[in-house]
Parts: sequence; C-alpha cells; structure tokens
Amino acid sequence: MKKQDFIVQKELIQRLVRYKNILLKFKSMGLSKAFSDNLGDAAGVSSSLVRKDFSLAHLAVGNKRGGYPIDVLLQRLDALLGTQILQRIVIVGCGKIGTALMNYKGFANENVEVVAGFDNNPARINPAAAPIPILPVSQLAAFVKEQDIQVAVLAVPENAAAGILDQLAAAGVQGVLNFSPVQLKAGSSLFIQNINIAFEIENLFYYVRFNQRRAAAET
Amino acid sequence: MKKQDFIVQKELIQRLVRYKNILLKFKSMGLSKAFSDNLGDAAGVSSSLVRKDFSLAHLAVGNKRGGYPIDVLLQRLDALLGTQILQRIVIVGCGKIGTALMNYKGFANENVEVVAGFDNNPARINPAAAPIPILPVSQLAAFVKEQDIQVAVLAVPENAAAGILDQLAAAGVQGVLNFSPVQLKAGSSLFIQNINIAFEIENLFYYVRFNQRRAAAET
DNA sequence: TAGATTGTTAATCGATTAACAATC
DNA sequence: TAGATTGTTAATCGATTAACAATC
Repeated sequence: MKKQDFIVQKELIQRLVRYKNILLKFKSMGLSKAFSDNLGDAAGVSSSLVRKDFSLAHLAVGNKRGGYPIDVLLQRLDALLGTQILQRIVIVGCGKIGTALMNYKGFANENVEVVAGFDNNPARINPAAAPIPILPVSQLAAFVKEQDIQVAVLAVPENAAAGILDQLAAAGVQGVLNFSPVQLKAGSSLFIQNINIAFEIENLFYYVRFNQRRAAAET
Repeated sequence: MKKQDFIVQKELIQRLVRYKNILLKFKSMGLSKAFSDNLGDAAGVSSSLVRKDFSLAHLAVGNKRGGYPIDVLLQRLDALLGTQILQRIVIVGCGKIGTALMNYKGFANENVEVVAGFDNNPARINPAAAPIPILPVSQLAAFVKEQDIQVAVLAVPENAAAGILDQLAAAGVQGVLNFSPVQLKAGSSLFIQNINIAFEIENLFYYVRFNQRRAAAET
C-alpha cells in the first residue's frame, strides 16, 4: 500500500464528511447527479476545491459533461470514511454532559452506538440500566479490551482527565473526543479531538466585539 | 481606528486564548516571567509563532533578555479578549444538551453567565426556576432585545435550527454557538460556531482507521 | 561584557484558486 | 456539433518557520 493511498489533511476529511451529508440531502430531494458547482455552493467552498478534494481522495468518478452520479459517490465516500460500519463507543464521566451524550439522538444517524458509560460515583453506577449500562471506572480497561473499543468520549472533571486518558491509552483506545476543559495532548498511538465549550464561547465574544469595533470604525 | 488594530485570523485568536490559560497556570505555579520558548512548548507551537502572535496582536511587552512579565501579558490579553467583562448568554433548546449546558460549571471560570433558557415544550417551561428561568420561545426575541444579549447557544432539533437562527438574528444576536446537527451559515451580521458531535466522532473513527492502515502498511 | 532572548524580516511550506486542455 | 463540466497543472495566497540584528 502506497502512502498516497491515505489522506492526511484534517480539513479535507471534514469536507468529505460534509460532502457526504450534502449528497444524502440531494438524494433525498430526488436528484441523481451532483456538480462540483452546486456541491461547492452547498458546502460553502469553491467548485475547484470540490474537484481537487475528489481528485486527492481518489474518488473522482465524474462525467465530463454530466457531473457526478450521487449513488456512486456516496458509495465510495462511505467506503473511504468507513461510515457503513457500526461504530461502538464508550462514554467516561456520566455527569451532565456525559449523560446528555448517552441520550444524544444524532449518533444513531451516523451509525454510532454508545455501548457503556463509566463513572466513579456509586450513585450513578447501574450495570442493569437499559439500553446503556453505567459501570465503575475500575472496570473500564477490562471492558475496553474485551469489547475492542477504539473510540471513547471523555466528559470528566478537569483533574481526572489525564488519569483516565492514560488508562484508555493503555487499554488500546485509539481515538478520544475530549469535553473536559483541558487541552489534552495526543500521543503517537492516540488521536484526540478537544471540544472546550467555554473556550468556544470566549472566542465567539471576541468576534462579536471585533465586528462591533469594525462597524464603529466604518461609520 | 485603523484596520490593523483588529485580528482577523481565527486560529490566532484561539492561540491567544490558549496562551492566556497557560499563563494563568504559570502564574499559579509561582512564576512571574514567561519565555516564547516555554510558552510555545506548553501551547504546542513554535517559539517563533508565539513571538509573531504577540507582535501581530500588538501586545509585545517582552524584555530582550528577561522574557515576558506574566502579569502585564495577562492584563493585555484580558483587555484584548475582553475576558474581564461578564459575558451573558441564553440557551435555546432545553433538551439533554441544552440542560447540560445550563448546568455546565466551566462557564463560571470564563466569566460566562447563562441568564435564561428557552424551549417550546410546556413541560419544560418554568419562569420561576432558579438560578436560570426557562421561558417559552415566543418570548425569545423580546428578552434578547431587552437584555441586550449578544451571544446565544443553539441546542434545538435539526428542523427547528434555521427558524430560531432567523429570530435570533432579527433580535440582534451577533454570535451563535450551534450544537444542532445542521451546518448553519453565518450572515454578515452574525457569527456562527458549529459544533457537530456526531460529525466529530465520525472524523475520529476515520483517523483511527487511517492510523491502523498506516501501521499495517509499515510492517 | 557575554549570553540569551526578543521583534521583525525573509524564506518556506502548504492549501486554495484560477485556468485550461480533455472530453462527454 | 457546441456547450458544459471535469481533472489537473500552474499561480496565488496566507500562514508558519527560520534567521538574525537589536539589545537587555
């Protein structure tokens, strides 16, 4: 397998996922063909970039006149992104955010299944809970190994995050979505996506002020 | 006010917020000076970039020998990012995610206050709830105008998102953090930050598979 | 002073866009 | 066929890094 067979650029992958969702929408509207032009429009990128992305991802199946057949494109995107496989995850930390995620309906659409929650608080533990059991953190490593879980969501307090991360890494988890307010660093064997909500809000306020100042300066 | 007085690059602002948090940590460890070298280390960027960022943001206060005085730097970052001002937000949609956010403790640290929640479900509405009242969506526009709310969090189902966004824009909201699984587009008067959790998970799985394939190819 | 570190300029790198030949 | 659209190459743009003079 040559190295070019893989996509490294993070933004590219995110755009591919976005294309996929747009194509699904197009399809549900009864369309069977897509063009780099209207796909780009819907995704908020240029048509050049759409064609370039398809070219880089080796999924160019376009017809020089008739655009891209949506079905073929979707099939290839699914194969590339692996979205047809059921994706099993665990959630560590069953506080407000963790519990909300356990009940998040958006997962089903994306073929994601939450198979268990983990917590340290005895009041929250309930191995018989349906459909998602809540187990003690002490069982985390064994569960992950036995069930071959590759991706985990972290929603624990700041001071617990690093410790849990170590346990997950040792147990073989390879991807972590981190909601705890610490910027966790990825090791070589582990990919981490940090989502810091307060941080996003802070950014937002800066932009708002930025725009206000610009508007004030323009008048 | 000249145009250069503003920072446009999104990544730069995010790094500035990160620097701020690191400096706070340094300070709590008893340090009074920071260097582009150790700041960059902690932030995961090069020392060049740290110096460049400070230069672009006009907050260079470094001493050619003794590094940056942490207190002065923090003061200027706070002034620039406006983090010393109490930031009032509303949350629209009080389902699982919305409720979790209303109780999110990370906000307090960042000077963010949730002043009200809004929902359409009568069972959830409770104007007397403490400390955060939950009001009907019909009162959203009036509340936002009266209280001069500039930033809102959107945690409503996919099909309601666009409608609420219009109401928020019309009422004068300028920044929206969107958790609903639709990629909302920003108008000229409104900045939107989209967080799509299922989407992030999907990306994560792609990376995991990418790494596995690479590891397999290398052996 | 000598050594270390900043602030800035120039070089590099990478991603996006524009252009256009190929062709359906 | 003529017109439209792809796939790819070359040009552009912007962000990061390297280098180094200034100087504490």
